[in-house]
Amino acid sequence: MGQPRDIIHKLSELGYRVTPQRMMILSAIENSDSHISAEEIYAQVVAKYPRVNISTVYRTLELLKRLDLVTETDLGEGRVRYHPADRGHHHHLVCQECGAIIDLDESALFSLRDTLLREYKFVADLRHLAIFGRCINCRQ
Amino acid sequence: MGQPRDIIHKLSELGYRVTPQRMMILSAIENSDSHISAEEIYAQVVAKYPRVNISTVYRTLELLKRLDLVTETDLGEGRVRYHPADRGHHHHLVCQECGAIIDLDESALFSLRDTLLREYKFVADLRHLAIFGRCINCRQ
DNA sequence: ATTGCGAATACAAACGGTTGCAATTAACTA
DNA sequence: TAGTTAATTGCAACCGTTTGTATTCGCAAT
Repeated sequence: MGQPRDIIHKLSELGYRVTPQRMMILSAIENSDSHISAEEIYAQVVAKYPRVNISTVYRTLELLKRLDLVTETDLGEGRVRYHPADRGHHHHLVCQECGAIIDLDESALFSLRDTLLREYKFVADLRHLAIFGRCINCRQ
Repeated sequence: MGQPRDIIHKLSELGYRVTPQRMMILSAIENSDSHISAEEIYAQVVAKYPRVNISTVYRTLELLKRLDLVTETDLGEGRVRYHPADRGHHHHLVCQECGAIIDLDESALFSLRDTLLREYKFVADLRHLAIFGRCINCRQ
């Protein structure tokens, strides 16, 4: 995602407005050192700018997703998490027994992606996949 | 999922109660010829038994999932869909452009499952996967 | 048939997230 | 610098789903 500075530049370049809300949401995601939820972003932003609304957070996240600046991951917690897209695409193995989350390099899905392309002519978007199951500690 | 009769038997065998709500929810899923949503199940049940509540539908679906009698699929419509588990495990390729849904045989994911097991000792539960992307008609 | 008990229910409120719309405002023009 | 206008926002209502809780009810024992 680079520096917030770059992103702000990119936004206005593409004709999007640079609003204080967007800047604060951007820096909340940037400053998070792991995956952050919309609610957490909102809490951080509202502390400095109380009039902001949660729907603005969701709409901004929607925009940033569309521009490939953030990646969304559903880890099955009943809430989705976000992180800067340039921190690398990785996937998650989520243990349904103990809740452990194991990072999975995106290369693990390269052959699946190729198969889908070859056999189904389908361009799979595998940037934010969570696979559920049982980890080594939870199966006997 | 077999006959509703069998399932009802299985439920009471396992110590679960056989209630009219559960029977009606079961037959709604059974009679659907494709994937059915909780809302659609509810609509069908409420027509014959107006006092039933939507939360009962969700809790029953939760139970049936746990007992491996129904499978849940999230096709990204903002609502989850259900179908009898014994109708076969297949996956879906969902086109984010035109909304097309392409069925994908579960065998397409066998090699991924093996890789995860071998390299991560992770038993992946790949029964209800939706993969998003672009179909052949929507990419140039 | 009646009782007792715990499982299942209806109901209401809450959850995370989305949407329609009127008011605000960033960024262009003059 | 002020004026214009379409993008963006706040707000409120809504969506599908989940959860807490008091009440109901299936079912085994009497």
